[in-house]
Amino acid sequence: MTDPTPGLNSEQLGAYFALTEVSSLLQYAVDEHLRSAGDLSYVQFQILARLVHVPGGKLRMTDLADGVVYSRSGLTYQAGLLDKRGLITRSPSPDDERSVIVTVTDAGRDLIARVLPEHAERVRQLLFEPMNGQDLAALSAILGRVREHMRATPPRSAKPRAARGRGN
Amino acid sequence: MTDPTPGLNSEQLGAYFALTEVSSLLQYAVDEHLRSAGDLSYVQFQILARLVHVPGGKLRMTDLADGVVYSRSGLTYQAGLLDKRGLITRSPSPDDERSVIVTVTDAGRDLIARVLPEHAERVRQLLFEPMNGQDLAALSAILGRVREHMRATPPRSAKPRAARGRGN
DNA sequence: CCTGGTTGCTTCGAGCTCGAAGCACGTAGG
DNA sequence: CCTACGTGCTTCGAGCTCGAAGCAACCAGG
Repeated sequence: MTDPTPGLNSEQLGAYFALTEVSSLLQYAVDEHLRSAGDLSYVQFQILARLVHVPGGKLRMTDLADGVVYSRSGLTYQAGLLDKRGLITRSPSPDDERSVIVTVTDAGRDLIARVLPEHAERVRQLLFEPMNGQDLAALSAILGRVREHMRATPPRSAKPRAARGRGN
Repeated sequence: MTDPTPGLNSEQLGAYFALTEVSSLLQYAVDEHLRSAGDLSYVQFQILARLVHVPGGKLRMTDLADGVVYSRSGLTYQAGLLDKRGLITRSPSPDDERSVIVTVTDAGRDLIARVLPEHAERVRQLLFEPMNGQDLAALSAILGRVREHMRATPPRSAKPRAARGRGN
């Protein structure tokens, strides 16, 4: 116990814990709202939001998984639930019979439109309230750089499969 | 679709997504390492690390739950696993028969001592590599403020129970 | 001393997550 | 054309998570 945390000084350690806690608390708060407002889990919201955000409202499963961090099997499960509720449809791609094209339905769009304002408001209140413009700029810059760095850094003991950047 | 995200401008939205993704990727990487190095989940690691960090190596379940974000039932479950593996012991508090005092065993200390260096190194590499001293200071300040703010902001539709800041 | 409310933890059921294995389609090399 | 391998998704089993409900101990007030 001479060196409390080799490799990280105490400021880094504090930032690491703060990051963990902040994102946890944020997710909890947001998840709770989505569930009560639209009976959606955070994952489901992410899927729908992403689809709504994209030009044709369509995306292949794989592309969807690249944006959301969840596993493929988890995505299949959640897509099944959304399909059952009529918020998305799934159909085989004409180009590639293996691929499944996911499309938001109007009901899906409506639901997102309905919950998004409050969702955004919550995030603003929890995350951005205690920040000024300078903070936001700094945070954006740092996180952006870290994100790039993480994407570029391959997992330690990774399977060479799946090159992260667009399958084909 | 005139206003893409009411309540959040695009810079805020970007920061929000970046935060989500960064902490997700970080947790994945760290979790994977802990599992392969010490057969520990991230939660288990957090529990042990917290105990090791604390003077007597003892903590009540509640105090433990205040630091780790997981639910009480989840904590009970994980504590059960750690107990079975001999990494912690659980005993009723002499002061309050309801409370359970969790104590790290030597085996638990050894395990943490064994995995901590690599854990820290990973975090450093992924999170702090692309930051300079100024970034770190800024990030710490911002996250610290946000964390306080979140702790102080009660969940929207919350039960008044559990005052968040140290039970008694 | 009861009696009602609070607190600390555990048990329980339902649901979600993941990786491994499986299946079907696509593609390259002979 | 046929074979072998790569890719996209789903199924499956095991394990983890959560909140609700349950139980025991503490803490008033009368």
